[in-house]
Formats: sequence, structure tokens, C-alpha cells
Amino acid sequence: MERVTKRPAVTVGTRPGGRSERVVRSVLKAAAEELSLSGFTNFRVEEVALRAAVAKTTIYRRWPTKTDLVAAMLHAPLIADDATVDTGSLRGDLLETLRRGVAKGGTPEGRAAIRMVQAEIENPEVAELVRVLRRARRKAFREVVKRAVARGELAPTVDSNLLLDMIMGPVHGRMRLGEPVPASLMESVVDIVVAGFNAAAAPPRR
Amino acid sequence: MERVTKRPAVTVGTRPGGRSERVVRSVLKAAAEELSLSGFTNFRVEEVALRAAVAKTTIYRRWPTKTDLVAAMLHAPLIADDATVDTGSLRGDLLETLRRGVAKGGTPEGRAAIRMVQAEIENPEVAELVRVLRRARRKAFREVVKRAVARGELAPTVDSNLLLDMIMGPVHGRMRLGEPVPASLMESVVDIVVAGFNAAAAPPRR
DNA sequence: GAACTATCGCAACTCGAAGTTGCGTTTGCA
DNA sequence: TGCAAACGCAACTTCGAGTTGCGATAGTTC
Repeated sequence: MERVTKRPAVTVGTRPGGRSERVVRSVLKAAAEELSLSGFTNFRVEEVALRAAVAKTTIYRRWPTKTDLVAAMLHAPLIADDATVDTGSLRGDLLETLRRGVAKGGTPEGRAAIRMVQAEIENPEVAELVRVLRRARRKAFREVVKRAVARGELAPTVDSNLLLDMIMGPVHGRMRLGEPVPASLMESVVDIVVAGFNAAAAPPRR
Repeated sequence: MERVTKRPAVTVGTRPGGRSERVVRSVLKAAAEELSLSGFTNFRVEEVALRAAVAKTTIYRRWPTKTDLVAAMLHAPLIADDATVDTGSLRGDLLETLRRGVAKGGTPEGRAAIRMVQAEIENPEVAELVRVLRRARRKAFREVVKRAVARGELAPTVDSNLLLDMIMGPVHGRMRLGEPVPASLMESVVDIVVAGFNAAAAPPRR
């Protein structure tokens, strides 16, 4: 006479409305707060449960590990505003792209995200998240380059990924250390990179 | 009748020879192995003790925290080869600087170091370590720039720190994700940056 | 609006790794 | 040769991640 009552260990999401939605929202909000207060390393799931006024088990049933929770929390906002920038000029677009990146990485959440990614880069899910975000960003940026080429501001042969890395890379170090990134620095970087791409493309070096 | 036998909780290093030296060396070696095998997050002090055939307490008495141990292990090798590069040309010097940086960051220890720095950047000692290393690197690089200016390859007004960031930054992202950094990429970066600095310096933009 | 069950709350767990303590033993060094 | 610095060992504390079992609540379906 076996009682075969299915007891799902993990919340599956067949009941998305009402209470469940409230729980998810308040947990993610509390997670964001905890992340910006404590950073990833000192992020405590129990503290999130307290903030969200929710049982710790409820959290673990929906997000099996701390990393899952943080990743879920970061996913939406980070992937959201990949709306294409379009200011009308290459310089403007690059500056705007850079500004947005710095704005993202400059917030406590952004820095925490970078930290998490670093600390957990061996974690396949985190690595996959990084790949997804990067792919989205590179794809969006390809449009910027395409328009610049159409305007004659760039050679058609430019490597858009390299261009993106070259404007974002130099400021990443400062962002990672929590240092400010002044607007003048962003402008210098963009100007030098643009000049460099033009000069390197026009005369075939040497 | 108080017995005032001083029992120092932490090893102070008044006895640097013989056994102590052997202990320090084998622990640091074991720590390096463990770091490259497990990364910083999964780095277990007890495992280091086993590898080094040393008591766990011995480790803790000399390096009070896991971070201290890893930092000590990284300090020597990372700060070591800051011998000035001098190939005779700016392009060569930049390439060599970039190559060395990539070589450092490409090893398992290097990646682990980057990861540790990220994860523990709130830790004052780690932050200080980063500042020290960066200061040393920037100082060494200033010589490179000075010689290039003397040769007339750069304007005297260049910001050497910016130049360093602009060659190292773009490849850092790949290094952090454990991706390869092909030589062709390094050359592209250097060429574009050099061209950019020259072009941006000569005509005062606009 | 009644029943079915997904989801939640609660309390008490296990587990693993960091870091500690006390004491006896070895060994560098004066 | 002797004293204290440094080590070995074993048992301990602490803390946070993740688990388990069961009863209570509340979406959803008919």
C-alpha cells in the first residue's frame, strides 16, 4: 500500500501567479540588496531569506545554489538594455557604448557581478551566462560597426570584436578595482582607438 | 607565582634557517600546486598541509588566513621579473611587455591570482598587494616610454599609464576567461594603439 | 466552491572547510 | 648545552551551504 505522493524537491514553476510571483520578486530584490551590501563572497543566502521575509528552504527549492540565485538575479538587468546605440557618428556610438558599459560595471551590482564571474568562472553555468551576455553584446555592437562602415567612417574589414575589446578593455581594470572612470578617460580611449583603426587600415603598415 | 611563558600564537620568523626554511619552501610549493589544481575558490588549506607533509597548524601560525597564504605564494614570482624590457623599438617593447603579461596571466597560477584578486578585492591586504604590483609595473613601463620619447617615437606628453592600460586591457578579458591570446592579436593591438597615439598626438583632434 | 496539489514555512538536521587551542616534542641558535 | 622558537598532533569551535520531513497555505481546475 505505497503512498506514491510525488514530492518535488525543486520548485518547478507550474504555478506562476499570485504568491509565487511575489516570492520570486521579493527574493530577487533582497538578493540584489545583499549583493551590493556584502559582495559575492560574503553573500549569505540566509540573510536574503530574512530580508525577503521568506523561508530559506523556499529559496533553495527554486535556486539550488547560491550561484544560481545570484546568476538569476543578474540575468534580467544585465541582458536587458542591449538596445542598440545610435548617435549618428562612430565616435558618439563608441562613447555611448563605453559609457553604458562603465555604468553597468560601476554599480555595486555590476562590480559584484564581475567578482562573481571571476570567482565562479569554473562553474559551467556561470561560464555559460558570460558567453550568452558577451554574445548578445557583440551582436548588438556589430550593428554599430555596420553603420559606421556605411557612413565611411571605418574600413569594411574591421574586426568588430577587436574594436569592442579595445574600447572596453582599458577601463575594465579600473572598474574591477572600484576606481572611478572619468569621462575624459573614456574620450581619450575612444579617440585613440578610432585614430588607430583608421591609421592602421589606410596605410598597410610599413 | 605566575608562569609568564610567552606562547606566541603566530610564528614571527626569528629563526629563519634549517627546518623553518624547509617548511616555508615546501608549503609554498604545495600551495602553488593546489592553486593550479583547484583554483582559489576550491583551494583547501588542509590539502596544502597534506601535500607539504606539514601540520595544518604550522601553516596557520605563519599565514593566518587562506588569503594570506595565497598572497604570499604569489608575491615572489609576480613581483620578480620586472626587469625592464628593452628591444630597441617602441613596437618591440610594447609587444614584449604584452607578451610577458599574457604569459603571467596565462598560467594556472596567473589565472588563479586574477581570480583571487577579484574575489578578495575587498580584503585590504589583497588590495594593497594589487596596488604594489601595479605601481611596480607602471614604474618599469615608464622607462619604456621614456626611451621611446627619446627616440622620437612618442610625443613627450604621452600618458604612460594610459598607454599601458590600452595595450594590456583588450587582452585581459580573454585571459580572465581562460581563452587563448594569439600572437596575431597582440600584434594587432600594439599596432593600432601605436598608430592611435601618433595620430591623436600629431593633429590636436578637430 | 470543493478538491487537488504546487508551493511555502518551520525546525532541526548534515556536511565541509576555516580557523583555534592546549600541550607535548623537536631543533635552531646563542 | 640549554632555552625558547617553531613544529606535530588531536580535538575543538564556528559558520555558512545545502537537506529533510512534515504540516500549513493558497493557486488552479472542474
